[in-house]
Parts: sequence; C-alpha cells; structure tokens
Amino acid sequence: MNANYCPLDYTMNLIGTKWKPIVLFHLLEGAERSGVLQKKVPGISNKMFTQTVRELEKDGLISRKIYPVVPPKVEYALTARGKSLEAILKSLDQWGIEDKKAF
Amino acid sequence: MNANYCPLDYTMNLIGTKWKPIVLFHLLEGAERSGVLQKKVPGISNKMFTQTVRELEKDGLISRKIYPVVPPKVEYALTARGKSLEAILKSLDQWGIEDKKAF
DNA sequence: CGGCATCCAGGTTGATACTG
DNA sequence: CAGTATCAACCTGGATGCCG
Repeated sequence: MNANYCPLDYTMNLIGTKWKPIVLFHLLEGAERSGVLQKKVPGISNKMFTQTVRELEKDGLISRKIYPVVPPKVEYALTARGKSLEAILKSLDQWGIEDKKAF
Repeated sequence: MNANYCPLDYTMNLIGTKWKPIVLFHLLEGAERSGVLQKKVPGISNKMFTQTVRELEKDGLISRKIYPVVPPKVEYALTARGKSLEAILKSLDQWGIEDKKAF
C-alpha cells in the first residue's frame, strides 16, 4: 500500500482545500478583523469561513486574538508557521496569473 | 459577494485535490507506465487514479500515450503546462520536509 | 458582531465485479 | 494490464436560525 510517500501530501493536508489558501493569502498583508477577512473571500459562507479559520488555528498556521469589547472583535493573523508558506502562496498566485495569459 | 478574487484560486482548482499533486510530482521524474505510476501513489484506489489522470489530461497538464500492444500499455507524462508546475510542486514537497522537522 | 447548531442536498470516494 | 460500471457510504458545503 505504501510505496512512495512524499511530504507534498503532508503539505496538501494542511492547505489543500478550497478556502484555506485564499484565507492565508489575504492574511499575508497583515492581521485582519474577522468580518473584513471574510468579505475578502468571494463566495464563502459563514459556516465555511468559521470552519476554515478553526482548522487553520488548530494547525498553528494562524492565530486568533479576541478583544473583550462590545461589539465583539476578533482578529486573525499568520503565525510564524503560517508566514513560512508565503513563498508557496505567492507562487500559486503567480502561476495562476501566468497560466491565464498562456491559455 | 465578489470582493477580492485572486488567481491562487484558479491554480487550486487545477491541482488542489487529494491526489493530483502527488501524481504530478511523481511524473516530474519522467513518463511512467500507468500501473507503475499508480503504485507510487500510496492508498489511491483504481477508480480514483483513473479519474485523477483523466482530469489532469483534460486540463492539459499531462499527456496520455497508448501503445497498441498486448497486454495494453499506457504511459503518462507531463505536458509543457504540467512541467511549469515543477517549482510549485517541489516547494510544496520541500515545505513538508522542513515543517516536519520543526513540529 | 462573531460564530455555533441543525438540517439536508449533492458531490466524492471505495469496494467489487466486469470488459477489451 | 488498463480501464469502466455500479452502488452504498461518507463528506462537503449551503441555508437558516439562535446564542453570547
């Protein structure tokens, strides 16, 4: 069964979903408030947004900071581990730009 | 709804699945015969393998060469478009290696 | 405002058996 | 050997409504 495991699989299990890369990508510019961040992700439902940031937090790729104010305020930011994905995220984005030109 | 589209999404729609990156990665080393290639992907079922290479072919990332012999022989190889993903695939793999060291 | 719980439709996946 | 067909099980994601 296990003929040729490759770490690529490990990476994809962390970020290889529909929404995770997009959320991470937008956080490259800096911390964002929850609602603002969500609006930057076209088409995501509230449920999927919550689910996505929860998993990213659990995996230590982003941090969640809660401000005890009214109305509630929550900010998300990349952790060091999350920032280490910067090159990959930008490559993915760049490839998309180049590929669209060619095809 | 559409606040901030990014090409990263476009890229992920092409390769952002469980099996596609792994298949592509193994093809970086050169063309492979179908059965051999499948054995290199741990845990994939025959059905998913076929489905995956079909989609990759449809998207022009790999080519499929059929040898009219008995028993049947089919080889898959990266197209130019597929090869252009090399840097990304290796980055993903490399990140997985580095990350495992750290965590 | 942030985000969780519930329901449920649709797509995805795996096991198995079969064709050329 | 390469690939397809079928079916059931599982998972995903969206809509809605409620809570702190």
